[in-house]
Amino acid sequence: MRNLLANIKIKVDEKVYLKNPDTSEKGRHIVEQSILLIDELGLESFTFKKLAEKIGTTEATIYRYFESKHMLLSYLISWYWSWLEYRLVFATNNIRSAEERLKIAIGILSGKVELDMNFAHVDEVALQKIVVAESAKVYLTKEVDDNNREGFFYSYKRFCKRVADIVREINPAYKFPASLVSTVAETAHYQKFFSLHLPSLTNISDNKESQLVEFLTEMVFKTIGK
Amino acid sequence: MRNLLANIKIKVDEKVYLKNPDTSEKGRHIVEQSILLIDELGLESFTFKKLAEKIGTTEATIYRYFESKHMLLSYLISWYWSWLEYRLVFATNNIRSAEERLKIAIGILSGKVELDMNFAHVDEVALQKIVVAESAKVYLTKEVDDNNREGFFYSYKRFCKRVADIVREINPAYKFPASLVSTVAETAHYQKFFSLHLPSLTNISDNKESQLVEFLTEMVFKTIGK
DNA sequence: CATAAAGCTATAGTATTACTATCGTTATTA
DNA sequence: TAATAACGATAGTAATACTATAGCTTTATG
Repeated sequence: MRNLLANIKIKVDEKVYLKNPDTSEKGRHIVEQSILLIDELGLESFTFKKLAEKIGTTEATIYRYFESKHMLLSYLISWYWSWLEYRLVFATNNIRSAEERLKIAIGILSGKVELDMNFAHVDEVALQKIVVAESAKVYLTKEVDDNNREGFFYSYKRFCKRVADIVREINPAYKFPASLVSTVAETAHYQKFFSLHLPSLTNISDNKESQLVEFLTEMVFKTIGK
Repeated sequence: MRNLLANIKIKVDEKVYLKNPDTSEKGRHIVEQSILLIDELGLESFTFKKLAEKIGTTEATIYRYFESKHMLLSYLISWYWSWLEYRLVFATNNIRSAEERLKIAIGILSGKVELDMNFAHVDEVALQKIVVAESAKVYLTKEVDDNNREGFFYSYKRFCKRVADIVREINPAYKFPASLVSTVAETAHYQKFFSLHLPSLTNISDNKESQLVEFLTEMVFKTIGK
């Protein structure tokens, strides 16, 4: 698997970077270290200056790849969703049963990170923590409509559409497939967050991913009536 | 109703302000205008300086009420959840059927703002838009555990507990009442947001609140098995 | 192999933000 | 009337999120 994936690149939409970081050593280094630093400091305390120091370069260099901290975060999150999509396609390939495919999708959304499916310069576990804690900030801004037009949310929307299509396959009469899928995606994130930080808002214990899968699977299948 | 409410104050936990803005004209003015300005500019572009200019005072005065912009936002959101709780208690009073009470709770969470239940210095419609677009930022920070200990999320947790208790009443065997309720609360917000800004992620049309209620009601009742 | 172009480093500078501090004036209350 | 709380005016600071520019390397191309 590792060998196979070594030749695969996760494609991220052009609008979320100025210069593709995947085309140079420096660029990959920026991505790699930004994931670790955002995870460590949180988005608010993370700055390009600190990142530049960490990787032994200057702010100017980073600005050549990403227009702003917001754009860098968008890049990371787009990368994440493209990666999930790739894993979804891979994991559901040749599986006939739509129910089974939906279960796989829920598992992936709930955050089972398989260690054999990783990329050299990306710490997927840290990246997932960033997605859980920071991704809402990418769209909860006054610039959301501009960013949407520019394609910042393409990967996320594509992933959701794929899963919604499975829901439609199972029950074509169900009226809210897109809403249900985006609900599962968002819920997976903040239920994880709540289990760590606001436990009274959830029944999922810290690190009990199976409970999250059970909660979501039950909710989805009962809702679509299967 | 208006007369009755004129004598009722929404109580907000002490830790989310330095000086209770509800005890002075200036304080109420700060709250009133901050709601309008955050709604207009978004949290990122909102500053105490701009707010001070708008209400004809100085930053120093605002800092006497709220330690920071983050604390002011926490105050507004706490106020919102206390207000929702008040409305929930009022609307479900004397209703025997737990199913009926749960439906009312979903309606309130979905954002039916009743105009006869308002408070002079609070524009509840603008406040709800703030809650939809900004409330996740209150807890998605590295300081969440400290803030939680200080009681920043009391109102939200209390509201959710109340609704979760209704779920337990309907089906004591259901394993995830707290998760389901926080899911409904969060879902109500971003499905609204998606319908306005990322419509491909939802099946709810802009301004069709009834669709949101239908989506959530169906999901909840099928999930808890009623 | 020369040369241009691309990419990177280093440095400097700016407007704004999110505060903190101080002090004199005004309003309230005892 | 005296005390005290609240407010306004002004000043200042460290950090942030950039922008600009100039010179130096590395890489690609002819």
